[in-house]
Amino acid sequence: MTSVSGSLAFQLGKLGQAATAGFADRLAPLGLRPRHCGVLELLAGGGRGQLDLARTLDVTPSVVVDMLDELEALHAVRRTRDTGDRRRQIVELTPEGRELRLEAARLAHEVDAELLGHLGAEQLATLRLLLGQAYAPWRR
Amino acid sequence: MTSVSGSLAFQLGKLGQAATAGFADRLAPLGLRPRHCGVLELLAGGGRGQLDLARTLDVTPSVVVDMLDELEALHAVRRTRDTGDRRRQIVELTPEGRELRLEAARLAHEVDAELLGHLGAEQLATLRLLLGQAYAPWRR
DNA sequence: TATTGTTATACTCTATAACTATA
DNA sequence: TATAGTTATAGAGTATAACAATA
Repeated sequence: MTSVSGSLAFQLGKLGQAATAGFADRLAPLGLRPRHCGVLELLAGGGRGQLDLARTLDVTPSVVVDMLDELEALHAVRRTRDTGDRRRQIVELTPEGRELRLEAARLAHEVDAELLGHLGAEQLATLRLLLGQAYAPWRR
Repeated sequence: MTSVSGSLAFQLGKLGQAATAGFADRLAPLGLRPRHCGVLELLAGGGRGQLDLARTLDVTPSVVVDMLDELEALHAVRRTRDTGDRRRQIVELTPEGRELRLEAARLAHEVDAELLGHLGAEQLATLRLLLGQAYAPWRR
């Protein structure tokens, strides 16, 4: 194959973009964007400080501030000052936040169905396996 | 699966982003970005007008102007006024442009190797097949 | 002095709209 | 009037750097 568009990297890029766009469209009515979902998932595992979130998500701290401002406006998270170290804010999911996270997961699987629904169960299983293997080195 | 990160849409989004980023890193020394590659590939099929390019690539005309300015600075394309309709510019690949396109294709396949090289030939063939099927509805 | 979180600012990428020159 | 291309401008989204509070 001597063309860029014939490469898997290019095709994965395109498909990934389509997947993200489809997901973003469905999230929009909830007031969420895809990037918020990483925060919701992390916080489902328990409260965290903001810098901890920034490092784990590999985004700059100011982006975390921005995302949390938005999630707080949706009453999805709560910031509470750490009494032990008053510089830290402990960020936690509210019941509404847990609900939003589940709804987002439902929408993500709707996109799966739209994007890949025509594939057979066997093919889907193969894709999931291959993606898991390919994705692993980038997961950090 | 009740998590966003468990969806194929989310994983495809992440992997696609990684693929595009890896490709962009390799293109950078050439003065190219991934978006330029679509132009180079289209023009490899023959000269076109700019609005035609914009419609086919599904980007706004001003973006085409910008990309062509950059490609022209690299001596990869040439704009020639259409003598029949003096409003139109016919955009064509130069020999340098053809060379750049081949080099970009080589780099794209380097990313394939880095991203997916640990997969077996059989698995790669399966992924290519599945991607082709999944990608088709979005190809327009 | 170092760290947590915040704000102000700049940069990249893309889209919209106004403009020119031709038709 | 409509079309091809251009320019100017504005909007997302993200990153950098300076800052206030606390350690």
